[in-house]
This record gives sequence, C-alpha cells and structure tokens, in this order.
Amino acid sequence: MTTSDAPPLRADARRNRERIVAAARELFAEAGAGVPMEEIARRAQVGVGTLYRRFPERDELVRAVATDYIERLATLTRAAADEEPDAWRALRRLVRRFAEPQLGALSAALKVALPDAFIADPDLSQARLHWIAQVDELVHAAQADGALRPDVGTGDLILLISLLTCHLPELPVHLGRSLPARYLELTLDGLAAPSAAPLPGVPVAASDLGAASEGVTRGAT
Amino acid sequence: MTTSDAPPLRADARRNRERIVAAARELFAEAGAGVPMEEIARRAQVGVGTLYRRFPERDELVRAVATDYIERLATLTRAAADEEPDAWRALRRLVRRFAEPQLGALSAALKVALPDAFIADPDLSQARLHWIAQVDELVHAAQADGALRPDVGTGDLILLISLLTCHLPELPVHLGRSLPARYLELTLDGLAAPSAAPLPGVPVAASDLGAASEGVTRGAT
DNA sequence: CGTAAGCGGAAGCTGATCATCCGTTTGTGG
DNA sequence: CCACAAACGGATGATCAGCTTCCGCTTACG
Repeated sequence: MTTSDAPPLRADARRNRERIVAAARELFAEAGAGVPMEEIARRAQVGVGTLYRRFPERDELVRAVATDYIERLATLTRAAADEEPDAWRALRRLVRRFAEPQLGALSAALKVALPDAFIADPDLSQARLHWIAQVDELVHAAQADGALRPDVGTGDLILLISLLTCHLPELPVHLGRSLPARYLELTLDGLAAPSAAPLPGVPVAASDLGAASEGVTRGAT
Repeated sequence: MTTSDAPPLRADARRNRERIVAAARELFAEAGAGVPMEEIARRAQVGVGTLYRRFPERDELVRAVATDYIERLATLTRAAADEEPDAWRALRRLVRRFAEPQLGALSAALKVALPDAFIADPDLSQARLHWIAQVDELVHAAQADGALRPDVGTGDLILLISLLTCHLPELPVHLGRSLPARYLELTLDGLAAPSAAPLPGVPVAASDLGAASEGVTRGAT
C-alpha cells in the first residue's frame, strides 16, 4: 500500500516524520487544521525545511493525521460494539470518548463529518465511510431496541459530536476542558429522551455524509 | 447617550449608516465577525471610503451590531417571560428563537457568551450582563419548578446555544438551514430530562460569563 | 571514511486586507 | 435655484501573515 517503492527512510528521518505527525495532531486538535506550517515544525522541533520535504503540501500532512485518526475511531467503535452487547450502551460509550480532546477536537478540526481532505484520497475516504457504517449499525440497532429516539440519523449524531467538541479558544481553560463531557452527556440524555414531540426537520442519515462538499462553495458573490 | 453632540447626519449619510450596519449584521451571521471590510461595503452598496468614515475601525462596527443585537435579545427575552407565565415554557420559547440564523449565527459570531468587543464598551457590556441576568432569572425559576434539570447553569445554556448555532460553512445548504432547530430542540429535551445521572463537571453559572477573557491568551509558545 | 540523504532556517514571494486620499457627487439652507 | 460643505467611492500604496524555496552544513550508513 503506502509502504511501496522509494528507498526506505533513514532512521532519523523516520523519527522526525513521526514527530511531525504527532505535533500536527496536537495542534490540529488545539487550533484547527489551519495552523501555520511553521508552528507545526516548531512543535515538532524540526526545521520548516524538513517538514516540507516530508509533506510537500499541507493536505498530505492532514491526510496522514486523518488516516491515523480514522483508524483509531474504527478501533474504538469496534471495541465498544464488541464489549457492550447492548447497542445503545455501546453507542454511549463511544460518544463519551469524544470528550477527550485528542478525539473530539480532532473530529471537529478534520471535519470528519464533512469531507475535505478526504475526497482527495480514496483509501482515506473509504476508511471514513467504513467507520460511518459501523456507527450507523449501532444507531439502527439502538433504535430497534427503542433506546435511541427514532427521529435522528447517524449524520445527526456525528454532526452533534463535531459541534459540541469544537474548540472555543476564548474559553478560560479551567472551564473549557470539561465542557465537552458535560454537553455530550446532556445530548445523550436528549437522544434517549422519549420523543414527546419529534424533532423538526429531516434526520441526517449516514448517507448524507457521503457526498457532501458537492455544489457547496460559498454561495454569496 | 449616543445621540449627542456632532452635527446631525445628512439624510443620505444616515441611510448609508443603516445599510452598513444591516450588511454587517448579515455577513457576521453568515461568515463570522472577521469578514473583510470591503465585503461589508459591497453588500451595503457603499464605497469602502464611506464605511471607514462612519466606522474608523472595525470594532466600532462590531459594537454597533452588537448593541442592536443585545437589545433585541433583551426584548425577546422579556417578551417570552411576559407572555409565558411558565418559566420553562418561556425559556424554551426563547431558545427556539435562536434557530433563526440572524439570532443564532450572530450569537456565535459576536461571541455573546465570551466578551470580546464587549469589554471595550461599558454600555454594551452592561447591556449584555443585563440580558444574561434576565435569562438567569428564567433558569432559576424553571429549576425551582423542577422543569429544568438542576445540574446546569445559565452559562451552560448560553454556551450550548453558541455551539449549536455556530455556522458550518461546508454544510450543504439544504441541510444546514434546519439543523440548528433540530439540535436546539434535542438539547431542550436533554435539559428537561430527569437527570438520571448528573452531568459531569461543574455547572457554568451566569457569573462565569462575566469575567471571561481574563488571563486567556493562547497559552502555547 | 566517503557519500548521499537529511537538516534547518534565512530570505524572498504571494495574496489578502487594511486604510488613506482626493476628485466628484449630492443634500441643504438661504 | 445656487453655492458650499458634507458625503461619496474606489483606485492606490502600505502591511502582513503564512507559504515555499534554496543552499551550506550535518549525520546516518555501508
């Protein structure tokens, strides 16, 4: 796959590459995928030149981080599904994990819900869809059990996670850290609530997250 | 107050001023408070020069928009409180209003929850605090009635609104428009939920929204 | 050890946004 | 209806943040 041609990296080069990806992951989570390349280099304790040699354009770096990330999500999801026989419990466990900054904030930063870097790379794109399918399965099962309200879709779930974990840089740290956990929990309560009145609008299905970023572009003029 | 000294504006000037504020309000809601001055001028059908004469710096414009906005919020809140004898119903009505882009998106864009332009202008800052106090009153009343879960604070409510209405430019429009309404409603259900398990972390009180933007600044380096 | 791969970071480039300036247009009071 | 100050508009030049390149020095590896 990715480990194809090209002479294998020199030892120090490999080490630096990992450092860079790690730094990028942190910074993306902290400040969004738009952080200056130079800052990433600094955090990785590496010169900009090195960064550019390994990732000639930003997208490649983003994709490298995203690949790691999606794989991790898939693993977490499978684990949750395996360890919790009950779908709704599994789903809740999964959602709660997004309270961790490295999961939640990254989800928002990489716009997991809405392709972007994803469309470019077929492998990545497919991995993402696969993960979404995993979640979708849990969602349907939980709804079949009557534990999850029926008027929400998998897309809703994923969008909500993105919204609630999106980083508010202005917030005093001592508060900010714990908010995602609070709000995710609150949302879970809402998702379990006996839908007295159904939600307005249309559920966002898993499939709605697939094609996105078609005909988008900033409408204005 | 604001209508003080200085020879009264010429008729066309006054008209333009209003246009500018209106344009700014729209654009802030659509794309955040950072939109280029030039774009605001264009939307207002006015030259940049005109814009700069009236609002020599961006903050003044932001404050003009914010002043309007906060007043409107206060009015809405009072209206809700007056027309609905039940506090929780009033609160729900209020929250639902934020599904309107001009309310919700602006709330996020102006960072109503977290001062910014507010600190500079005492009047504005005070108006904001007054509004928050109004909401706070409803929150406490609703909690006293047992209709609103006790483990949330007014700050939580306001932050949630900001998060859920924050504009996702990448989202296909046909979906995006109706999402805030869905998610606010879902959250209301969560807020009313009998708190089986209390939320993790500490409630964010109204007073926590006051001092914010102290010792904030991006920690890194 | 010799060599090629890798490193770092100064320096120049670019596109975007700000903010000014001045010739032209337009209300308004007389 | 006129004269004049106020207001307009948008081209223009200044700024700036972030992107990339480039090249002399360093280091892993056979």
